[in-house]
Amino acid sequence: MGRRRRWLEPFVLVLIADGTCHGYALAARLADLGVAPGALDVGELYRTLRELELVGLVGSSWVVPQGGARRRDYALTDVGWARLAEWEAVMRERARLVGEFLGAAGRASAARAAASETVTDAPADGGT
Amino acid sequence: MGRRRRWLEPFVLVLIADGTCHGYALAARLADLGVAPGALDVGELYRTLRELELVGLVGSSWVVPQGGARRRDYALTDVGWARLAEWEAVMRERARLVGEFLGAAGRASAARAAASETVTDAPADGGT
DNA sequence: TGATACATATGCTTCCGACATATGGACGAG
DNA sequence: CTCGTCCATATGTCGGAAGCATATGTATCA
Repeated sequence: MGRRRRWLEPFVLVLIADGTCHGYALAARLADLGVAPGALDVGELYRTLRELELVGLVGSSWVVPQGGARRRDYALTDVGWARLAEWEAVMRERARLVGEFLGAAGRASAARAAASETVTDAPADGGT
Repeated sequence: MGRRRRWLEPFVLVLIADGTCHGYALAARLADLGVAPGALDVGELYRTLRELELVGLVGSSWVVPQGGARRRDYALTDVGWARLAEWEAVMRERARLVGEFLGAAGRASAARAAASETVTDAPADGGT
């Protein structure tokens, strides 16, 4: 389940959980957060929303404000909340992995710098 | 560019940078780290390695140990090290986003719990 | 000679994400 | 009155990363 790689879904779910109710507003918040490298693809966002509804993670209802375009308001279902909890676990795992990466990258860079010091001539401040 | 979603490449690069030199060992370390949800696809790993070499991020040479199968030993090129640095920035950004997610998820869950308390009857331990 | 560990590789499919484009109401400007 | 623009939702297409399966070859030990 939580297996296949997916980046948007968790953010969409968490924003809806947080109270952001329709697609256009979600797009603004997602862009604001910087989810999606480059520019956010709204098409993908709307498709994601429809699919989330299709599988029962969110429910929607049309809202027609006086003045302004009609919109779909979304809210999490119980299943949606459960799924959000699953995503939380997955994201924690990702955080762990990213941490692991950054640690390793730091170590490797440091080691390489040290090695190049050995290779290049005497350092500017003179070692031991 | 660093744009399209990619998960394996950065880990492969960092492990090579860290001294892990051939595919089979990389597979072991990647599986060990828990990169890849489920099981690591070694096919993808080897294809990634070939592609990294193709674009000049790593260099390889055959090693034929007495006793044991011949293997390809990989090392980062200068371009590879530069790319690793780019990935470091990207991963930091991802870490930030995941943090943002976890924060929002925590808040949303707390809010929901509070709301359900309001709805359900008096809490077991009696509030204020 | 058969199994198992080491090691590398290719073929096929699925589906997420990038890019482009269409639709339609409201509302102010000209 | 129609033109442009903001709000808002939606579809179509495409490439490629990732998932799944399978093939190949050597060395070692039972």
